[in-house]
Amino acid sequence: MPKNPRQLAADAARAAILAAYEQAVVTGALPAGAPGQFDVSEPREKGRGDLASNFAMVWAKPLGLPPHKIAEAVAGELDLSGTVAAAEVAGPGFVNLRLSADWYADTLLAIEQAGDDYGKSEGGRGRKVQVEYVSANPTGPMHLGNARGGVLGDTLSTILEWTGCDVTREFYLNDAGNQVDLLGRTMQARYFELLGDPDRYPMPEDGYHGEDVIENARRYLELYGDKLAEADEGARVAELRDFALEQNIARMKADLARYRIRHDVFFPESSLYETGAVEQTLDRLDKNGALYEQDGALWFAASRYGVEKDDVLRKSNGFYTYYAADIAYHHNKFVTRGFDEVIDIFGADHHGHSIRFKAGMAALGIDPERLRFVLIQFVRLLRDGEVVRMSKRTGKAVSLADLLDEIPVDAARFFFCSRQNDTAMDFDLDLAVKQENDNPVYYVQYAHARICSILRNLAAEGVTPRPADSLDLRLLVAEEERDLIRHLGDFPQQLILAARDLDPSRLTKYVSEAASLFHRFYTACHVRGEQEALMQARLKLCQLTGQVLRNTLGILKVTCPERM
RNA sequence: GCGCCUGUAGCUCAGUCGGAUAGAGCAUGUGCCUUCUAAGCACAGGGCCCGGGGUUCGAAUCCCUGCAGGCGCGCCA
Repeated sequence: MPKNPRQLAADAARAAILAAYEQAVVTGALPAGAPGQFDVSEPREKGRGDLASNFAMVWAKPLGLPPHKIAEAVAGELDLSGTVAAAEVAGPGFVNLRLSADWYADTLLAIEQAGDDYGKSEGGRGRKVQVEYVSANPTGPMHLGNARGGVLGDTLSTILEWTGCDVTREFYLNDAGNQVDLLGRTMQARYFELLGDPDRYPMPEDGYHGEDVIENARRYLELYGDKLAEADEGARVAELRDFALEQNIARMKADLARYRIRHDVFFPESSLYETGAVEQTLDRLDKNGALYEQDGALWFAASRYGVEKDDVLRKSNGFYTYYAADIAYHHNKFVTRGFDEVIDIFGADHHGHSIRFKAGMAALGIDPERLRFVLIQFVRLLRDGEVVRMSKRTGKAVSLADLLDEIPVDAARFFFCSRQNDTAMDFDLDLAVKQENDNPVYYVQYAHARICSILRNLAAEGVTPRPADSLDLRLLVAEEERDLIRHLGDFPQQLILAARDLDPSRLTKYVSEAASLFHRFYTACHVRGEQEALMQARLKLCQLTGQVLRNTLGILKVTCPERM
């Protein structure tokens, strides 16, 4: 199992503190009875040691002694021959600890040993997780919210894999229902428009006004001509609809690929009807007494499961609502396919769904806690200081493909992962081009390119990195070196936290900080020209920093240039 | 009206589930290339953490309450 240096340090510090306390009890310096609960964390500010603990303040009350006295007594008994090398009492009663040279050396050894796998952990082993993201309606081009959700879901899936989970990445394809029928009728209107007969089937009331529908109709005419002009309307609409869907889905897949967003499964909504899954799920709900009929419609008594209002599952015209299909879909996820946990990534405008879906699961006897949601706020697009509305209906939407024509994929992915999910984003297109040069992603990539450059230059002089265990890594004592190593040692823990919080933005923050610490090290410490032993140790630090940058950017699917 | 989210430097945002003198990037100002990439580094200025109560050794963080903004509340999806 790969090592987690940060965790090792914290555990060692905790054990040392507890042992020192036991000793202080034996000598009579402190009374027995201190609780085992206290923090060991990295001090917020530099210069206060490598780790800090608040145990003295936590114990002050139960032991009936001032924090300072407890801290002094414990610090005096600390074993400083292991992972902890120094301790001092500070502030209101914090004890600041310094890690030993061995810990720093061991951390680098652990990174080298794990290599491309450094950062992986096993806490999620055996957990079957499904992540659903994008799931855009195939009725038109995707918008920027889809791009954000897609990048987020894709990255989150990778993060979960790194913590050991068995992850399935899924796209729910809404290829049934009203929206899709409307697409077919819009296609029909455009079809006749292009044939020079616009009045025969005028644009439906809520039809799709986007250029893309006209494009699809034109494409159909080019391929198959006017053969549908005299066909039965039902058949015509169906054929045009299916053609448009096929075109749109192909384009969505191509756009997603450009963003390096990957899915394992495209799950068609229509299959839920074809296999009878919707009816079966409704039967199950009925058996559980969660349904009732009123005004000719079939209702789900959601209010019994914590939702304010009940919802219709089957309309009085006999058709199912989207909600019925969605409950069936989630039943399929949990029961038919046996996922332990399901994560849905939705736009914040769908947050009503999260409560309703959970109610549906509860009514089916599935623990709602197994269903988690990541709600992402809209990406607001600004051009010339004005908000550009993103609506498929208006036809003025800026699609995610358009964005890539202006912003490189690396920058877009990094940007979408750089904010917490539940904060709204403004994407200023005028600034975006300008931002290209001071975008944080270039800062990180530059650090990587610098490292490659050092390795290249020294290799040209015949100096190549040697295995870490053959080097004296204890020579790395400069503050810049140790800050960097400590941060490298924190990587596995950051991944665990990112997985826990479903928050990829931890990684963009982490890697930016790593780059910053490297740049500082680079400025303060030379590699080339130093004495052999120190040069080799620093070269190793450079190489392993590059390793961690590659691992992190690899998860984010951002490229690591060797030259810039 | 009800529900969810947000309010921290001029701007964009962090703040490790309650800790020490509230941080970073951009922007502004000043320094640093005669040895590894200046797409970099260092220093400086800049704050009523939206307002008001409460909880405790200790609050940007937790609770209550106002205010402001975003989103949602269809037999649409």
